[in-house]
Amino acid sequence: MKEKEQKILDTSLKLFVEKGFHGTSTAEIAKTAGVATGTLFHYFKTKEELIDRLYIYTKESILEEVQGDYDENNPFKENVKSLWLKFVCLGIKDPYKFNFIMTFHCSPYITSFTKGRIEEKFVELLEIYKKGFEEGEIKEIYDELLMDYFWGNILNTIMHFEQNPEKMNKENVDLSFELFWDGISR
Amino acid sequence: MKEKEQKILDTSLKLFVEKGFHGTSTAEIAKTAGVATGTLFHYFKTKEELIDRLYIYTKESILEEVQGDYDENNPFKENVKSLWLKFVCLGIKDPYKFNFIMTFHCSPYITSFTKGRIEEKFVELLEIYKKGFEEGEIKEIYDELLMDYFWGNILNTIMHFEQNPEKMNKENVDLSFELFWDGISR
Amino acid sequence: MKEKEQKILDTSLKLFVEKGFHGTSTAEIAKTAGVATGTLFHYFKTKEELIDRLYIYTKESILEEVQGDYDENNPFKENVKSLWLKFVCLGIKDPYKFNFIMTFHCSPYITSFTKGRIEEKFVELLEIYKKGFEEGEIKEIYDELLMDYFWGNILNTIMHFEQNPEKMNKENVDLSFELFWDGISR
Amino acid sequence: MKEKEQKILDTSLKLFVEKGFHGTSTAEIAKTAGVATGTLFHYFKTKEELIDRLYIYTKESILEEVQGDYDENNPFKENVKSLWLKFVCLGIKDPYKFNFIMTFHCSPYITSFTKGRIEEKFVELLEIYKKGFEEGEIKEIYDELLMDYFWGNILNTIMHFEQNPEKMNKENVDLSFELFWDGISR
DNA sequence: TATGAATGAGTCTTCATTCAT
DNA sequence: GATGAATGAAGACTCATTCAT
Repeated sequence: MKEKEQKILDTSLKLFVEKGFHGTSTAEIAKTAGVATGTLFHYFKTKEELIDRLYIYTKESILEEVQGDYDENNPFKENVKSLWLKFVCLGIKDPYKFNFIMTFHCSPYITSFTKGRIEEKFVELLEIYKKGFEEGEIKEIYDELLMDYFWGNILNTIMHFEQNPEKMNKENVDLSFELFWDGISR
Repeated sequence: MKEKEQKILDTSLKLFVEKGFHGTSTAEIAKTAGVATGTLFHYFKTKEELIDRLYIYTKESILEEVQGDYDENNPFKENVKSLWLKFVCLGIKDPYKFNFIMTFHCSPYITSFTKGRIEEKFVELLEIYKKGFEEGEIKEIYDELLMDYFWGNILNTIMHFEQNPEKMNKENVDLSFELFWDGISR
Repeated sequence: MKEKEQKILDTSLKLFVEKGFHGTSTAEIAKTAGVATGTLFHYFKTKEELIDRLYIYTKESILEEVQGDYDENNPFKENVKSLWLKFVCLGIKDPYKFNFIMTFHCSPYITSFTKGRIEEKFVELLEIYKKGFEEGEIKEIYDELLMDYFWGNILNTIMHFEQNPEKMNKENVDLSFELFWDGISR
Repeated sequence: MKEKEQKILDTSLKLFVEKGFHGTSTAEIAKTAGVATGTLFHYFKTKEELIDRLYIYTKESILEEVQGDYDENNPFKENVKSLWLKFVCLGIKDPYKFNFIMTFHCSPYITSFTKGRIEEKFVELLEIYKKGFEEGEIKEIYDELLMDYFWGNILNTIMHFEQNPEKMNKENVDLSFELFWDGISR
């Protein structure tokens, strides 16, 4: 990716999260990114294409950082915690990306084509964990609810520590995981 | 409250949720509400005053519907479930109000004065439950995390059933509560 | 019609003729008309609606001024000349309107609905002359060609005197009519 | 002329006629012509130089095709008709060139230097016919009116058959010429 | 020669807000 | 109280033109 294109994406991630889609003007994005307005529209035909591609970019970069870690020799809970922790740490370290996904995954500006394309990759990632779920360590829950519970909990945890940074320490993060795990485990 | 004022509040609730603050023009609100633009500004000095007062109105109307139900004779879990259920049912029945709160409780348009004023009332409502928490039925968690876990879970549940309406039945709602309860209970 | 609306129409007539549709900015129209840009868009939803309504307005105002003059007692040539002269004089007196029609009657900005609506009225006007045409004073020409010859000649004459104002006198105008009349008469 | 230069001229002729000067962007011209925007500006310093040179190119190519045909042995009317017909046929075969001249001969984008330079050549072409005019076969008309009547008639005829292609046959073309000839002849 | 990324002034249009009626 | 015409600043997007490659 070209340097300016990258700069525009990074800048709009920040601004869209802070001020919303309509609350952020393309002029402001361009200025903050240090490019001309024309340059923004050179890379992104419209503001909507910008947010759409930003969505892909953001979700893919999250996925990349979380990739492949399942270790069959470890207990299932360990594996789940490791994944949960990765998401949470990532979210705390880089809250803009998570906030962006949270805010815009329901937004009409993201085309359903884009949403679908990305959703697939997530399902793929979680496929490995499926066996553990089926082996009876956790309650009998249908897929969608499990998914939403998992995600909701992660986002909730991230937001909690974002707003209460003084509370963030290993103990409290572990506690948060226990709230989650005791909820789903039998 | 005057009829037109009420109509403007109801209309903006819907529109702000669907299209965001900047995505909704005062002209559209007025037109949809069936009043003149001038009338909107007669009741609300600015667009920001409108959303600020809408926030109060919405949260108060939620609080009202959830009020006073604690029964000391029932087991603590019952009381908590009853409150949890009230919120969830309300959220499913009237998703706009919940979505609005969810979306705008972090928004800079809502003055911190307003946020504070409302927060107090919530704390008040939950005061009654404090005793139960302290009696050791649940894990030892600091207040803020408990609060966020409680709220996060409710919102998560509402959103889940909003997006999977075919899954909504007593069994699954109970299941959702169990996920929550087993998480916090010892 | 409101005063400002009228002012906008008059101004855009002049500017569209002088600088073309794309060559004239809405800002310039508004400024020249002495109104705010917002006011222009209050009366005309888009620039295209403006030119479309301007087309109607212009053609109707021409038609009005040329209306009803046929006198059965006069020779046919007299009647035709009287009409021809009215158009020519009008075009010389108020060249913007004629130039506008000339320039934009083929333009894609004028909707075909508008074009059709106006065309009808012209046909109506000329209906009275039909009898004369049929009585053999003029050559046997099919309607469309007759129409185009008539119009083409009028526009041509107007443009000629517009560009050679020093040549404009009764004698030369009469001469121009003879060029036309001797062309179609038997 | 270089191939790309030629391609740019041909493309802009078409686009300027269809969408006007301001309605056609240099980017569109370049893209349609199959060259880069930079290439367009390599051959034509500015957009205005492009249209100016296009005007010359177009008028010269018309003149070339109409050149030298006067035959002293034929009757004057024959000679005039032959010229008239050449223009009309050319205009029907290649309406873009005629439309372009028609639309832009009054345009401020064409420098008066260019206009003058071309006008001379036309006058030259018509010089040969002057004798016939003076010999009394036609009415006594001053030069400018004769010129405008001649041109106006040709353009009018071309536009008529362009818009009524089903009417175009030898008979009707001859009829059109008669309208013209009977107008100017004594 | 030829390219196309980069520019920023300029375009059409929207919007919160005011005010005379 | 209620209206909606009027405003002009601001927004998304376009465009002629330049310049490094």
